[in-house]
Amino acid sequence: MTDTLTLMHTRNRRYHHGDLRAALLTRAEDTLREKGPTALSLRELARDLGVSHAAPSRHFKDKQALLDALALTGFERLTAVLGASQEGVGEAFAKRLDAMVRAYVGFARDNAELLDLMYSIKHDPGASDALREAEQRWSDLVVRLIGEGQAQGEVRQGPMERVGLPVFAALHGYADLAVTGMLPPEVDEHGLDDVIAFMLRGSAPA
Amino acid sequence: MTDTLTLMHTRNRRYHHGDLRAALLTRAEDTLREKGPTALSLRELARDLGVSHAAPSRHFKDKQALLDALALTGFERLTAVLGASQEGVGEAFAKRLDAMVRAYVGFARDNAELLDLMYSIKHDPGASDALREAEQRWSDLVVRLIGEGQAQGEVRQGPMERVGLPVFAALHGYADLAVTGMLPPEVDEHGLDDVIAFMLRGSAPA
DNA sequence: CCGCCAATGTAGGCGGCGCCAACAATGCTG
DNA sequence: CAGCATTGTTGGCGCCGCCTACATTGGCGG
Repeated sequence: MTDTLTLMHTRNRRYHHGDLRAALLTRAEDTLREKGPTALSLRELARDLGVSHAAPSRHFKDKQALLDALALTGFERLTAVLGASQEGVGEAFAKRLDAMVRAYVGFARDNAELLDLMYSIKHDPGASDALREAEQRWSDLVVRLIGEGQAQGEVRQGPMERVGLPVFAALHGYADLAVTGMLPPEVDEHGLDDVIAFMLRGSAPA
Repeated sequence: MTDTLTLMHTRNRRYHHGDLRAALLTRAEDTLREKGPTALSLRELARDLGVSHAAPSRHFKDKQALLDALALTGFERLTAVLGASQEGVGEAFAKRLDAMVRAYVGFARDNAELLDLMYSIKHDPGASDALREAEQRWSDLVVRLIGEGQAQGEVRQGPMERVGLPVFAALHGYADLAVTGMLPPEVDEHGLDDVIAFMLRGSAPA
């Protein structure tokens, strides 16, 4: 057999998988999305990938380490999505806020279980530094947005934690409500418009 | 309410526990608070209560049923706390909102893991009717608050889901941020003031 | 070029888990 | 006070995460 190219994905039961670590993460995210976090088991993951039940331990020291790695990819993708949302939307604070909020809620919808995992892990005091940094990077995007709004006179003055925190709370809360299915579908669509307008009123200059 | 009260709490290793169901719930909430949701195991619960590992199944058909029952008590207590917060605070919307928000966040702080459980369970489509009703009862308190504010002319007009939803999102989001420890302690104290003021601006009449 | 070694995967076992079935003690009720 | 539903016990099944010992592989320095 020609094992020169793309031997990574042949199902030939080679002794070495090729990129088991990445395969585990991908498969774990699929299972997380389809069957929920409690259904995630290292042994089942290993079975799905045609590998022995102890193989994953070569790449993740325990189950939590895999979940941490999964959350890390989530933060990175979220940061990318939020960053992209700011491109080509102009300078007006209202537009920029609108774009970012919709991007965040969109990500939350598309990655509900993953987002849940991301938050539940950050809560843990033993979270890794990389995780903390990734979370810092994306929250910086919100901070910067508010800061720019202040500089333009479109957002009330004041320290960031006083001005930005309520906006962030509403954003986070709405995304969580939408994601956990607490909003009837028809409320959900227009609800976001109302939340954004609410944010603008609440953060407008005095 | 008759006699048997005396026997309920003797540790005499009687064959029948007396009120194993309530004891399981109480103990489960303690371990939930102290060691987190993943550490909750029916067998350990049974051991703690000095009972065999299969005894809990006589009262809860499976682990999820126990978690559901636990969440139900949580919703009932939350409703009671929010209701009590409205007593003796006068009629002004700002005062009533302030009291309810602080009561909610206080409950969230005191019962962080339980609240988490409550939300994660409601998400599940198989949640029981009793659970749905309990959740309905407390969200009605928020709805009524907003409705009264509208009647007094202190809250902008409009359908409830358009006016109340953003307020609720901010409340829920802030409580979650506070509970998961995402807020530095010094931000936390005054942060709530800022969020309440933000809510009032956002929901003030046009 | 090749032998050695670190990296990666396998095989098996340990204790704990949730759940189930069969059996035992209890106490309510007719 | 006898019978029976309720409540608790014992044991077992198949999972799980994690550990240790062993097997295979590929890359690197002599």
